[in-house]
Amino acid sequence: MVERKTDVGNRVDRRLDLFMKKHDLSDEALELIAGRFRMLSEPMRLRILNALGENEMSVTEILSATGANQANVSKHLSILLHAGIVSRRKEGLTANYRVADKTIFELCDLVCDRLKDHHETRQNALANIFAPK
Amino acid sequence: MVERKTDVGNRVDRRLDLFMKKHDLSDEALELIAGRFRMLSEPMRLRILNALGENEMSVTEILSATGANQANVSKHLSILLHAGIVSRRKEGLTANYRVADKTIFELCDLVCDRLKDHHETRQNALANIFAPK
DNA sequence: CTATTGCATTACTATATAGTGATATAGTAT
DNA sequence: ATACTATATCACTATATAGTAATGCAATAG
Repeated sequence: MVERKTDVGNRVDRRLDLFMKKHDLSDEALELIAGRFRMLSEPMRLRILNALGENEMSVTEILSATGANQANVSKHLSILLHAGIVSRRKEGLTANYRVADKTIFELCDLVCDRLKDHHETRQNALANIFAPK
Repeated sequence: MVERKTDVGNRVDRRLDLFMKKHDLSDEALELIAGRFRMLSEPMRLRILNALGENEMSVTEILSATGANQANVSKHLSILLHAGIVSRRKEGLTANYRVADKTIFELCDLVCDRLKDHHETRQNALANIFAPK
């Protein structure tokens, strides 16, 4: 096997082995996994989660942090709540949300790293075009 | 700060700190990240990626591995290709694909673990309902 | 009681895209 | 040249869902 330069590379290799061995994915499993990714496939939801971070916030606070429409934020929060990604704590009139599943930050981070790689690669390719020496 | 039981917990905490500090996410960045998750939000694409695994496969092989429609598979492969998730190597008439970005397996694995947790929790809750002692 | 506030829900429009049959194209064989 | 094969693309339908204004509803205030 080829030597890996990075920790992350080795970790991916290990996970990959496990993934290929353990899961022979049923349609239902695929739906569940895809659904989870779909939760994170809306910029508005990511914006809300990013606004929340480690803190608990009321809907009103989230509204001003995101600058978005109330009905829309409420709907997205409801979606995130049912998916178990955030939790809700009612206190009088206000509803307070916080991120319940912090693995989503790890997911986002992995994606960010990968995007940065991709972007750098493209930038280098373009640099070579315009300054081919 | 509360003591974490698991490695993954600590890693998430670290990543979380970095995430909150480093990124103050622009609209464009959010779109990019969301787009990446969207790639993985279709069961059919996950099925193709799972079929590919570590191997290179021709479209025909992918067709029989997934049992799906040719036009559909071709379209999904094109989407995955443009996203940089798979690579393509043409050889005569056949087009051979392989997974180029193996971090997607790490993403899937994280999601799978989380889903399992969630499912077990729910199962336990139901068990308590029907056998409350 | 009525008014107000904070949030959730409804009803609707607009958009995006998965799936599919038909067709196009490119490589290979004869 | 024609025929065949492997893949890609086109044109279309059907479905899902994001955004939004209007409305509902529950908790507090006066």
